[in-house]
Amino acid sequence: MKTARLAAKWRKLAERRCEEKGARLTPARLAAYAEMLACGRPLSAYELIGLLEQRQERKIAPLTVYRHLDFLMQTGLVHRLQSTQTYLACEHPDHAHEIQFLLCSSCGRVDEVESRGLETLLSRIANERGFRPDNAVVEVRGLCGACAAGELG
Amino acid sequence: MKTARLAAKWRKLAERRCEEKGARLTPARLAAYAEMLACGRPLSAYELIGLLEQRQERKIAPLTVYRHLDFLMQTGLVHRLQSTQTYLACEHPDHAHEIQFLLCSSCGRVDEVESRGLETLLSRIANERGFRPDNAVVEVRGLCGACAAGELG
DNA sequence: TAGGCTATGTTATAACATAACAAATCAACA
DNA sequence: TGTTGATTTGTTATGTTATAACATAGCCTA
Repeated sequence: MKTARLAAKWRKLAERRCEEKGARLTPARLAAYAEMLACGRPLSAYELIGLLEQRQERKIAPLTVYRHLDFLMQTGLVHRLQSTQTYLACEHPDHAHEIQFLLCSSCGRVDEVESRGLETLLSRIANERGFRPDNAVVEVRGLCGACAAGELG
Repeated sequence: MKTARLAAKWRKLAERRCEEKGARLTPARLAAYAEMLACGRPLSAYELIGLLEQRQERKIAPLTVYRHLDFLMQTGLVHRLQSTQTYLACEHPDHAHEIQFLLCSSCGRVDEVESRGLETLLSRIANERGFRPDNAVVEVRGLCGACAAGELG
């Protein structure tokens, strides 16, 4: 099976991550992860299917890819962006964490942010209302630095 | 056309809101809004179609309802929950604002929150990274007070 | 190698959302 | 009041996202 080239560093991190969880990083799963990482931007499930089909020169059923995505999300290697229904390879697979995202409306790039302060504030807001938070979706849409600069120039 | 009963107070607020924007609150749009308000919890577009069809005893095309939803979102009478792909009548249609949501995993109820502090912090986080924020999706999943209490008892 | 578990394949379908175009409605104004 | 132009709604079709149900294959281990 032809797969996207995956830097050894990333593969090691991914393998370690899966080992820790007793999860099996099979070739098909790795291939999906590698493709996403190579792409560097969020992909819809069907875009990913297209890329994998091209790479491997065969048909792939949607369910197959959704299963890989589920696995990769459970292991923390991939995030789902709720506001765009797309999936993104995690930039920091070496540690578990709550994540917030900055999505650029112009170039489509997504920046991952990890703010303890924000998490704390969200917890406080929830607790004040008697709400016991489990997890938070935080996705900010706007213009990234590069695109904002471009608009001015 | 039979529509859900809509308290005069809400209708007034909705009408004023639309007038301000030069938007036409037609019977069909009002009917969709009334149904959502009567329901009191988030609805998928297709659930809403089902309710409206029952109420009006006729077929309604998905596109029709999506158009109503778009209108109601633009006028600020309805919010979309990105993480569940559902729609919710706004609890505070009397003023424009950024909103954050607390979604109960158990009973499905959603609480709207308006925290200036959170908005400020989000802006700061974005700005520190050269990102110019436009709008933010904040949806916290967890257990509401009632359900959390129930789990203990 | 038998048994059970996990992963994958296959086919079909459910759920969510929009495109393209026609018909009806409404507001504004000559 | 009738015409015009814009907005809203209806209709049919289709595109996009996601899951169900069930069969097969590979893997571990006793």
